[in-house]
Amino acid sequence: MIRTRFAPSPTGLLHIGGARTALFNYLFARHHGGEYLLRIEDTDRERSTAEATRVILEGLAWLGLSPDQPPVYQSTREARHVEVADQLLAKGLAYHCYCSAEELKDMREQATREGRPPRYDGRWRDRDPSEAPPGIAPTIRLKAPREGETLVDDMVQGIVRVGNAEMDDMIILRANRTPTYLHAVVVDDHDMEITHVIRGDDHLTNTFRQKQIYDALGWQTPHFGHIPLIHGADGAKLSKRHGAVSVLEFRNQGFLPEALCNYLLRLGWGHGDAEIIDRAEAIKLFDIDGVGRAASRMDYAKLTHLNGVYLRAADNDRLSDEVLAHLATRPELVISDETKHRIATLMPGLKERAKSVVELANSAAFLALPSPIALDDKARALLTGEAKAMLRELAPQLAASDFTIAGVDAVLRDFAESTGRKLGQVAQPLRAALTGTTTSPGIDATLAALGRDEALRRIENAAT
RNA sequence: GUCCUGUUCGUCUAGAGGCCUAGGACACCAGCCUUUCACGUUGGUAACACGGGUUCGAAUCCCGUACGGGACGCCA
Repeated sequence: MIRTRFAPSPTGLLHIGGARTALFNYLFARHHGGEYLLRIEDTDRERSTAEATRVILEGLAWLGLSPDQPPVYQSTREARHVEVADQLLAKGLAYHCYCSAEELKDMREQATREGRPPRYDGRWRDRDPSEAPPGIAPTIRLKAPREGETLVDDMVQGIVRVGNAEMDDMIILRANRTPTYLHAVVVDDHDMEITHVIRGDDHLTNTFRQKQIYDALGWQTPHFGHIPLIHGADGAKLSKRHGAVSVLEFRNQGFLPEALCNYLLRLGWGHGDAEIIDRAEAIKLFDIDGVGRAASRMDYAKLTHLNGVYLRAADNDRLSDEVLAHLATRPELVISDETKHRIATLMPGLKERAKSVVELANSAAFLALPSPIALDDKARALLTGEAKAMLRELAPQLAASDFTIAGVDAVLRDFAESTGRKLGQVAQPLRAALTGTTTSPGIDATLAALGRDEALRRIENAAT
C-alpha cells in the first residue's frame, strides 16, 4: 500500500508552498488508494512552537487536507533516533567527532576563503577513541563512502547523481544526543513505512545524504518526488514580505479553500487544458508524472478568478454564514433576523458578482444598514431633482406591488413604459436610493430582498 | 566558490521529431449582451532564452553559452 506524508516543521506558518506539498501528497495517496499521513518535525526545540503546530493543523483542516491518522510528533521518537544512531556506531558505520562548534565554523570559513567548498574534513573519522579529549561531549557522524557516487531516481527530476567526494560526514546525533533532521527523517519515514516522499525540491540535495543513511542501515529507500518551489509574484523565493504567507491569511482575505486548492494544483501541474478541477476530479486526474520541474510564481489575479468561479457555485447558506461573520465585525451595521433574511434572499444575485467573501460581504452590507443610509458620490450624483420626482411618482406603484421579484419587475417595466423612460433611467436612481451605491444585483431582486417597508423608507429618504 | 537543477505568451500551462502558420487559462484591449456591476459571449495583442549540432524534418534529441532557482548548519 502506498503511504505518503507531509512533514512540516512547526517553526513558522503553514505557507502556500507547504500547502501545495500537502495537497500533492494527499492527492497522490488518494489517487493510488493509499494513505496520507502527517508528521510534525519538531526536533528543533528552540524554535518549534505549539502555536505554529496549531496553525498547521488548522490550515490543513481548512483546506480539507487533514491526515488519515493522528499526526506523528517527531520529538516523541527521540529514543528511537538515538537507538539507530548507536547501532550505526556499534557497527563502525558512524563515529564520534569531538570538534567544537567553533572549530567547525573556522574550518568552513577557511575553506571558503581558500575557494574550497565548506565541508568537514573528517579529522575524527579514523582516530582511535582513546585520543578523545576529556570532558567534551561528542557528536556522532555517519562514516559516509568517499568514493563512487550516490544516485537517486526521482519521480519528478529523473535520475540525479552526485559524487560521494562532494559530501562530508554528516552529523546524525548532536552533542546533546538529539537527532539531526537528516537522521530523524530517515528513521521516521522508514518506521512509518512511507513509500513515497513528495516534498519541495529544496530537499533534493538532502536526498543524497539521506540515501547514504538508508544505505548504511541497509534499508530500502522510498520513492522520492521533488516538486519545484513556488515563488512570489516578483519571482523571488517566497518570504514574509510577499504578504499572505500563511494559508489562514488567504481565508481572512476571503478566498475559498476549494479555490485555493484548485489554484495550487495548477501551479506546477497540468493535465491538458483542464483548469476547473474540483477535489473529486483532482483525485482522479492527479499523478506525479504531470508535475513540472520549473519553479512557478504566485499569481493573485488567477487565484481571484478561480475564487469567483467557486464562489458562484457555492452553497447560498454557507456563503450567508461567511458574510454574516464578516459583517458582525462592523459596528455601524445592524444584524437582525430581518437582515439575515435579506442577505439569504439576495445571496444568489450577490454571489454572481463577487470574487471573494470579503467582496461579497461588502456588497451585502447595504442590507444591514439602518435607514437613512449614506450615499456615495456616484449615487448622490444620480439622484437629481428629476430623479427624485420620478421616485416619488414610482413609490405608490411599488407600494401596491407584492414585492416578489417578478411582481416588482412588472411594476418597473410598466412604469418605465408608461412614462416614456428606459428601464435604466428608472433602475439607476432607484438603486442609488436603495443601496447608496451604483452597483447591486438586479434591481428587482434587490427590492424584493429589502422588503416593502424598508425599500419604501429608503426611497422616501432619498426622494426628499 | 562547489554541487544539483531549471528556461514555451506578462503569469500558470499544453506540447513526449512531422497533427504547431505553437493550443488553453488568467490578465490586458475591442465588440456583443444588459436594469448598474458582474457573469456570459465574439474577436485581438502576446511565447518556444541564445548558439551550434543530429535529422528529410526539432519547441520536442545532443552539446555549449546566458540567465534563473536550490543546497552546501550540532535548522528543518
